[in-house]
Amino acid sequence: MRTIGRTFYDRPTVEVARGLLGKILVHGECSGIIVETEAYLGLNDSAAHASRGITERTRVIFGPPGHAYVYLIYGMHECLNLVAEPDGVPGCVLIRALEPLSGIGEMRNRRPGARLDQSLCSGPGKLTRAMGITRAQNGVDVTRGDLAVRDPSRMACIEIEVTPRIGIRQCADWPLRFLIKGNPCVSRSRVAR
DNA sequence: CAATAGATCATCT
DNA sequence: GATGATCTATTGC
Repeated sequence: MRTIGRTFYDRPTVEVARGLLGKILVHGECSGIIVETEAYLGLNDSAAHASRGITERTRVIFGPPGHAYVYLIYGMHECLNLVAEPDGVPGCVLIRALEPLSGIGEMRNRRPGARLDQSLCSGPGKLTRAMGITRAQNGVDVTRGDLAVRDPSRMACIEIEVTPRIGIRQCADWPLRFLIKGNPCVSRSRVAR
């Protein structure tokens, strides 16, 4: 399984968001298939943190592709994004859900409340908790290192579903959420409790 | 089953 | 000082 290189991320954000579906997110012992993503664009996308320009916090979104942007939301959950677009152009992809592959015991330890394996990583805040990803990883290079995205040696044929993004008020009708159709590990699914 | 309240803090106004 | 790319438990049908 090969780690995905920088050129993969050096593309329009929407392409990266779609392309990440079916890839493997790895952190230490833990790994999972990316089954749901959302694209957050630049200055025109008022739902995106980058829409208000470069600040201390949004600096990494404007930086080189293939890096992690991790931030705290609602005072208690961390969300993982992967930076897309060339250096200097804003754009990132929120990783919203994973299908757990390895390190499931460790994930269960970190999320004792989860009843089913499929709910360990079925949301942006859940997956960072389960995988042990925190703001300490903000800005790290995901093309080399401990936190990485890999290409599965053999990827199943998938059907991609497109919907509006979740949990936002601005640009709430833009079709920028991508998920693997029918996957039970997707966020806000009935079965995943 | 669906709807909602509460937790809790970094960031920006 | 308000707000938010969320999650969980609890309440109410």
